[in-house]
Amino acid sequence: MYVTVLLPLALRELLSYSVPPSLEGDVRVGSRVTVELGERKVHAAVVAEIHEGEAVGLELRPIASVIDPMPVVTQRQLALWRWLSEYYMCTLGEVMLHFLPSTMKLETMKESADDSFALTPTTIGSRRFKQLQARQSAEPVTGELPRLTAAQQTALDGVKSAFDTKRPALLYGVAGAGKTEIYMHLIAETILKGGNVMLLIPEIALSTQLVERLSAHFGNTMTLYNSRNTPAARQAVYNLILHGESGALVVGTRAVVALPFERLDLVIIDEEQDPGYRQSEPAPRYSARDAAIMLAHLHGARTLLTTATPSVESFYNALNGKYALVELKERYNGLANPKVTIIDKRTIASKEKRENGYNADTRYLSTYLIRRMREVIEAGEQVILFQNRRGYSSRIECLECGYTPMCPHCNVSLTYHRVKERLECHYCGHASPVMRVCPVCGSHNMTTDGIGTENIEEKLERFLPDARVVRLDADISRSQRALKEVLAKISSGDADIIVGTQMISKGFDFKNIGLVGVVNADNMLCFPDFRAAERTFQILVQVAGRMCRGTSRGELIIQSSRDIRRIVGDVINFDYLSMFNREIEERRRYMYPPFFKLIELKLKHRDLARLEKTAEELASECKRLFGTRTGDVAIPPVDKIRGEYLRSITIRIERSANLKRAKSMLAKCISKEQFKSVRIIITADL
DNA sequence: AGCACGCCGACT
DNA sequence: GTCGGCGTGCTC
Repeated sequence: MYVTVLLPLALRELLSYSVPPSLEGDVRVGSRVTVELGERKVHAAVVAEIHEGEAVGLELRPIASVIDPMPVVTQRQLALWRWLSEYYMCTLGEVMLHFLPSTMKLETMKESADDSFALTPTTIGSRRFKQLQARQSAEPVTGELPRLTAAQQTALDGVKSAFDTKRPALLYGVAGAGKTEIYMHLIAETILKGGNVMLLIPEIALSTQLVERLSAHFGNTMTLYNSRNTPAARQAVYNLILHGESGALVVGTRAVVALPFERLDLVIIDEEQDPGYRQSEPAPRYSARDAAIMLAHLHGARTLLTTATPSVESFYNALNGKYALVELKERYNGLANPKVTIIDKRTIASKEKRENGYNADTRYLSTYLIRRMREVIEAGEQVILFQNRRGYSSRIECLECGYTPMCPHCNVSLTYHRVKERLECHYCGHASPVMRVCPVCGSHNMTTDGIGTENIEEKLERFLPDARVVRLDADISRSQRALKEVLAKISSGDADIIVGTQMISKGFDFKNIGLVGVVNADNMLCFPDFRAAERTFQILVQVAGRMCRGTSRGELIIQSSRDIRRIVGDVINFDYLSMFNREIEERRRYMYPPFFKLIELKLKHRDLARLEKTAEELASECKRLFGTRTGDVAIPPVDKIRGEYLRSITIRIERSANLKRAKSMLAKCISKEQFKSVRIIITADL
């Protein structure tokens, strides 16, 4: 007997090991075994296949021991892993490495291997496991479910009849329409029948309100799974799902799709459009939303995707009948959409120059925005100022000679952080001190250009000295304590203005927002990505949604120095269909999803000449295989990161083509000898 | 992914 | 004369 096994390494193929007769009875598909690899390494490998008889033509090493008498990886998990590795063009080992709790992976030197054999899934995290298990079996869901409004009841019925047709349902409901209550009804129903539920959320820190409400109701049966869990806690959840019988609700971020579910009856994907579901680095470069849909498919589970602003792809699927569209339009307490005002900073700047004399600061905060902020704060309400860039300024610049300090490892200018008083690279983390004197021409005229959240905070001190300002961005939320402090200030009314990045557009339940100001809509719209317009619409609608839960109507002020009326016009009317119709035509015309699958090949090397030569060779090889579907070698906006130069080639595969075949042809092409010397990173579905 | 083997520059 | 740089290739 011999087995093929999965190793947590980026190996192209599965490896085979013989099974000593004494272990033959213990080996199962999905069990872990210990195997030696190379000189001194011992690994925990997962058995993928069992073969009777002898392997032909190859002298196999034997497996050293069997760790699990019962499988710890299920057939369906293996199926999902295989799909992930094939669809996203990475190795099975990379999938396993990423998804298996680290406590279940074993990589030790031979000398200490004996101790490591003791690492069975029930010894690690076993206290947590017992706690979870005790909690789960304590009592089933009791507890009164929230009453549904007529609109919610209609939507729930719509979702259920979609499920009857075996299609995923796309629940499209405006912010504040009350999707959570619908989740609760579906979850309770599933759990009571003994089925298991998976709820996928974009990010745990930003979904606190949803998680708290669900946990208040389903406390006994609910389990959280996310990347902030300790390895032992992850292991405990893994075991609970593996050995759990039924009636469990698992709420988690991306990696939750890799758990060993059985009887998975309902999969809910919250905020399906959220870009956080895409993992771009490291491999597997996958979409957790799409993986969850595939997982549901493998289980025959009912699938619900929800959103206030559907992704273009999902809405397209809903229109062509692949998904069933269920709309939940009515706002909870019948609130109207906010008023929207667009400030064109080009005309404002010249007007203010005439009237008030030139004021560098009104380039960033217009007098209208400042006046409205003052009024709203005086009326006892709060203001959100949205700026999609953290730090103080995007860069510093010498006014005399134009010198701008760049990152020595990346081709980007350094971002000025005033709080830390240093220059930072947002790509590689490089930090250097701030210079007062230009190192090129010796001038003392160093100035800042472009603004971030820190800078706005400072400008507000000048314009609205009495306002209490808090900042909410990645720099703040890195510390759990600082984040809590800020959120407490907001909810207790000890903050008048919240300055934040797109982080504020999610999850947080602000109660008293009367005004949302978008400091600069340009950089979102001009972001070099085919989803930029869609993303801008989503973010603007979401930030506007932060003030739809209070009592007043509210106002959204959008500042820009470009013609953004096309996009913003849709936001003014909160007109998703108009945005969708325009986008879908552009996608069709310029060959983007959902009409074409994009495969991006990113090439990396520190020798530019070598990189360019190889990139050209690869592009012409791809052109030979795929014809005009292959784009030219492109120079990315940031073309050097951490000392390595970058080039990219995009291949567009039309919907009607055989995608699987294209991918296997491409994989074969890339593995050719001539492309070995540069690193090629494949993103198989952008 | 590691980790070995294997050929070219600045040091005891 | 050696230590060590990372380029290349292999792991059942």
